Amino acid sequence: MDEQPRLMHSHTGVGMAGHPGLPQHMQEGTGGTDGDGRKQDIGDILQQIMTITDQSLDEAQARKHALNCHRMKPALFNVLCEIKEKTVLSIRGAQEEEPPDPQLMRLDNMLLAEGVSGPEKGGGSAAAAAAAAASGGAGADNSAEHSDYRAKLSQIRQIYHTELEKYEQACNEFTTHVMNLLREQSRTRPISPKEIERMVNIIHRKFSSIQMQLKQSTCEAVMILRSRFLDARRKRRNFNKQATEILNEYFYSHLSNPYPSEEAKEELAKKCAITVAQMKTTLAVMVSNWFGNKRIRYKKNIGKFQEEANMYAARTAVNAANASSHGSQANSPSTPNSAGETGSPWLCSAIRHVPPLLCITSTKRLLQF
DNA sequence: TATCATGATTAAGA
DNA sequence: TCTTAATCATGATA
Repeated sequence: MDEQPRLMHSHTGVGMAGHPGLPQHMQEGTGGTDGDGRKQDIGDILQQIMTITDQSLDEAQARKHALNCHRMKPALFNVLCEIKEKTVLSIRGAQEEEPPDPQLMRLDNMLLAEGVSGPEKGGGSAAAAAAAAASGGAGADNSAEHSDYRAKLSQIRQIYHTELEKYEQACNEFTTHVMNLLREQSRTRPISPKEIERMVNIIHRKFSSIQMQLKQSTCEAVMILRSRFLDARRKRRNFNKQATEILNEYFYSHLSNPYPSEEAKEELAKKCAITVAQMKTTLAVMVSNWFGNKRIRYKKNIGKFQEEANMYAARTAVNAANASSHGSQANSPSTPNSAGETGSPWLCSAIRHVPPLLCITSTKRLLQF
C-alpha cells in the first residue's frame, strides 16, 4: 500500500523533462516558460498527493476532487502508467505459481482419510470402521465405545467445518474490501488487473497459512482421540475368572512344557470365550501373551505359585480319574501332561532359578502328580 | 491414594 | 518366528 508515495518519489527524482516515457504533449516546450509553468503544476499535484494522508477525511475528499479535476492529471496518470508497467515487468518473474505445499497435502489427505473433511461417511471414519472390523463385533461394550468414538469425531468434524467456514468468509470479505480499495485507488494511480490478482493471491496465501494451523490442530485432535480409543494398552481388560481358570488348568497340566500349539491356543480362546475389549490383538495372541507372562512369572517365583500349582494338579487328577471311570478322555485342548515330568528343559531351567531348598520341595510336590 | 496384579509391548537372542 | 526378560500401563483393591 506504500507504493503510491514510492512511485511519486521516483518520479520526481527522474524529473519530467526529457523523460523517455513522457508523452509528446508533455515534452513540448520543456525549455520555455510554459514548460516551467507545467513543471510547477506537476510539482503542485505531487505535493498534494504527498500530503493527502495528513489531512482530515473531508479535506482529503475535497483535495482528491480537485486533483481529479486538475488539467494535468491525465498526463501525470499516463506517465505513472508507463513507470508502473516497467515495474510490473521487472517483478513479473517473482510471481510464478508456487507448487502445492507438501505438508498441506499431507494434512488434507489425513483429514480426508479420517472422514473429517470430505463427505461424511455415515458418521464414522475409516479408522472407526477398521476398529469395528478388528473387534469382530465383540459385544455391546465395544459398540458403545465405537459410538462414543464416532460422536467425538463428529464433534471434531463439526468444529473444523465451522472454523473453516469462518476463515473462508473472513478471507472473502477481506479480499472484496481490498479489491474495492484498489479499484478506488485506480482512479488516481495506475493499478493493473495483474496487480490486483497478485494482491488477492497474497491475501489467500495469508489465510491459507491460518487454515493450515486449523488443519494441523484438527489432525492432532484426531490423533489424540484415536490413541485414546484404539490403543489396546489403554483398554486392558482382565480375563474373567472362568477364563483364567481354564488357562491355569492348561498351564499346570502342561507344566513340563507349557507351550500350547496354535490349535491349542485357538481352542483355549474359544473355551475361555474371551470378550475382546482389545481391538488390535487376536484371541490367539492374547492367549500367547497370557502364557508368556505366566511362564516368566511362574519361573521367577515358583514358591508363590506352588499352592496354585497343587490345586490345579489335584483338579486335573480328579478329572482324569473321572474320565477314565467314564471310559472317555477329558475335554481338554490337548492331552494333559503330568506335572511331574521333570525331564523337561523348561522346568529344569525354571527350577534353576529358585533357591535349592525350595527347588527340592517343589520337585517333590510336582513328582506327587 | 498407594500398592499389587496382570495384560500388552518391546528388544534381544536362539 | 518364537520366547524370554524387562518394562509399561491400567484395573482392582485395601
